[in-house]
Amino acid sequence: MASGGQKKIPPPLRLKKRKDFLAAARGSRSHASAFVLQVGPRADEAAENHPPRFGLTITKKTVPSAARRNRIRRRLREALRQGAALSAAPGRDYVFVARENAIALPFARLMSEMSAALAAPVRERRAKVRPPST
RNA sequence: CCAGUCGGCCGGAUGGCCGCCGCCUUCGGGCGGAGGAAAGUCCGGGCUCCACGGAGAUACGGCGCCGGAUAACGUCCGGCGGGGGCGACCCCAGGGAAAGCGCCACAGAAAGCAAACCGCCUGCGCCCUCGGGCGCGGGCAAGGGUGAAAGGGUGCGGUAAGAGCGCACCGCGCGGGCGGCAACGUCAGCGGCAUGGCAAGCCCCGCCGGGAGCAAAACCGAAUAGGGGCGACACGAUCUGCGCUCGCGCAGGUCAUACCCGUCUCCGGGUCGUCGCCCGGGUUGGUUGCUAGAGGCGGUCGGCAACGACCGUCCCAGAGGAAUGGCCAUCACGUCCGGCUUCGGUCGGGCCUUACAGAACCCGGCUUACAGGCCGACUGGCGUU
Repeated sequence: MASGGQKKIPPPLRLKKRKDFLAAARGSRSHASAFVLQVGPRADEAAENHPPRFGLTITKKTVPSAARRNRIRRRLREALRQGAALSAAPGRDYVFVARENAIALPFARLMSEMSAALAAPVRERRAKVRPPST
């Protein structure tokens, strides 16, 4: 739908429901210096071809100051918007759980970390919830 | 110039590219978008719902010098009293201790009612080395010592030694005059001193006080389960009455059936099928509440001031798993390193440089956090004229 013909990135779909976050937390996870990435399949079945959805978690426990929590959330969101989200696979939910370093890490490095984490092969076969045979 | 006191203010700026939220739109776009504390949630209100007949009393909680300001306050302003500082100025839980109860550690002889450990003075007796000592009795509280505090303080007189015993000053108390709205101040008089402290132990007095909070609350309203109503279909046997197209229909009654519960029989209690529509209910969700207000700015007037009155002008965030961001450039500011220096500076480079901190219904305060910087008034020194 890029009307202007520019490389317009569609706004990534945001996760809002608690149950979506819980579902993603049951999936696989990978670690980076600024965050922990949780990946899970979408809760509803009919969504194999839907674009990926993203959620952000910044807990009061890891970042006590509200101002710093806002800064981290905006940096992560902006990095997704500027292209990190393109590495994500459709039909999946991604949740970034921020760590303290997310506020100090240079923005370019933050973006590359996020792209790398999203592009990594999802090791969902090794997930704890073992699917029934076949 | 140095040291200091008080009050107020700012707390990065401009531009570019890419975004986010709201409003407007002629669909091109335009406009607006965190703070002085938005924080802690400690007081006071508005607003909403709940409870409540009025008034008083009691209990509980809060407040507490006086006057004023205010919608209100535990806030603010102006005073008073006490304490600190050379001073500008700062600090004070600052009602009542002759209403009552209680407490006053340690030390000390004694901690609230007067008393006497060491002492001071003295009468009698005894001893004596003539200085005095010992015993019994009496008069004292000056001095020593303890303590936060020892029944006014200092000085003079007085005395055997002493003592408000007398006097002066200070303090205290009493009633009075004067000043002040008042807290209180002040003046002279009288009283020889009575009433130790703690109310932040209880208490007494005066004033104030329903509860919960925008996740308040109102409205619109999927699905599912359960509830009510209406309609259609389904619905055992038998009796009575009525109708008749003679097999059924309608009305009433009786007995059953199935399931559940009480351990079982007897007995007792409860529930009765399917579909559609409507009503009620109000969960996810949506809308409202939601930002024009005890509002900001400027001025005039009143007031020592807090503040008030009037006039003009402006519209200034409204998110909702929660917008206000990311990157870059230039310039301020700070700091570090190096070069030059006529010590005023100047040039180059670095900091992955912004303090504390992010609206959540809205106001008035308080408290706490804060890199760096600016302005004003005043005080005490030093220097110059």
